[in-house]
Amino acid sequence: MSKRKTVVADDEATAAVAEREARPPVEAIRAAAFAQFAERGYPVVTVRDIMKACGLTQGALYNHFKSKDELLHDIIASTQGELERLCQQAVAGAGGDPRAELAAFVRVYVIRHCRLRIEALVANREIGWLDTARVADIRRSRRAIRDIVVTVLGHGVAKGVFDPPRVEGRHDLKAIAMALLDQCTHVSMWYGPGGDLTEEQMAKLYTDMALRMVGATPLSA
Amino acid sequence: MSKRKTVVADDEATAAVAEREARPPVEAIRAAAFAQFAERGYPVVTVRDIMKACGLTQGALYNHFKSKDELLHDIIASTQGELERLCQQAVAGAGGDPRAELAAFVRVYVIRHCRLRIEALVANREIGWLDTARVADIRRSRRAIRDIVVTVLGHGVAKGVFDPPRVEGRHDLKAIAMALLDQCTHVSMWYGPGGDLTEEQMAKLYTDMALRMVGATPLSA
DNA sequence: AAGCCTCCTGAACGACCGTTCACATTGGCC
DNA sequence: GGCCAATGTGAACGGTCGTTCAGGAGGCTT
Repeated sequence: MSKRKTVVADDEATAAVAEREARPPVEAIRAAAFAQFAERGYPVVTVRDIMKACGLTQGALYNHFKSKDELLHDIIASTQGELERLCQQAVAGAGGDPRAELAAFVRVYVIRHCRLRIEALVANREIGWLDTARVADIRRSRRAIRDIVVTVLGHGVAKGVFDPPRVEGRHDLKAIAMALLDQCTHVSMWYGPGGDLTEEQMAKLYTDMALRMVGATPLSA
Repeated sequence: MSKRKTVVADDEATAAVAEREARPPVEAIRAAAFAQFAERGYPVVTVRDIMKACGLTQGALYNHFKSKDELLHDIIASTQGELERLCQQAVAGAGGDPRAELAAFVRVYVIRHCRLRIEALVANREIGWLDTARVADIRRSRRAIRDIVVTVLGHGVAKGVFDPPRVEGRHDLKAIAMALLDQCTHVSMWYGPGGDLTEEQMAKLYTDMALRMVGATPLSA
């Protein structure tokens, strides 16, 4: 994110022109917008920047999207929906054992946030620029994911396989779920494939930490 | 964060005029800018907005700050510096016991991020708008805080009181420190004093989770 | 009273914004 | 060849932006 006027040098622009012919323009626009939002942030990326990056002029955007706002929502909503689906799937496939459910959830969530870290970063950072109706849609999806975690935790507590920390003698599963999600979400802010750990190792590490946090015996035990 | 033109209604503006006389204008500007950056985000808050909120006109800003950019840096750097100082102090005052050091660190860090959550939110969200030199300054401070945690963890492992998760048989203390800091930092994104937990309860909960994550026996044991 | 310094005003500058629109250009279909 | 719908062009619109600057107002020192 920077104030640099334009990220698109001329040679990159001609490369983009070539790409325009390889896929429908609406896809090229989405891709270019995503790349620029990720690098410099929604409010400072102009419609002209986006369209130049795919070899078109500013007016052409409005043949494919109603507004710059709709374009952003389109980008965020698609990855958010996919994430929610993956999370549900991970828990459902764990066969009802809370430890396996939590492990599967964390594994899927962390790997996705390592692999698609730019997408996650944009979704988390730029959501505030959406208009009220669109932002509510995304927040609903996030709450749904949090509730999946809360359910798994409650399940584990009821079965006696989790023993998470208590406050004043009582559990606050919502706070614990938030802490868990926060640490998993924000790997997208610092993880890089050139670092010390692979995605698999990250998933393993975070799964271990999650199980410890909720007082479960480790998977390997 | 929204696109609303102006947050400052007329009655708020007159209230701001009264406040201008209560403290030096440079303080009023800082406060007004902070409030607006927090609510709506740096790039969409205009110099005119900020100055109107303290009953002045746009030109007056430049008697106190060189630019809008310098104003933002001034705001972020002051809270970041204070945070770094508090973290060092917390660890230093724990008497060399790694468990006490980690507990003191998390306690101070979480309570601060609950109490000054708006400050933390601005510092984390708007840092990217600073120019290169200024952003490097802030990032150095963050690395310093991370390194405090890494040192505490290393200390605890060496003494045998911590047994954090391993990856391929080896510890990655940097990744664990990041996970720990991520979950503590982002309480500022969702904690509210009207919620279920007090600041003290949050500190207790997060301390418990941190000790569990690194494989230490709980403080109460 | 005169000079000076600090602070503020408000018009002005040059630039850029998202969006619209009248007008090409293209390519498939009769 | 003629028509149409889809798509792109680039000028134009009304607005806002950060910043500058000539000038005024008020108070302190001499």
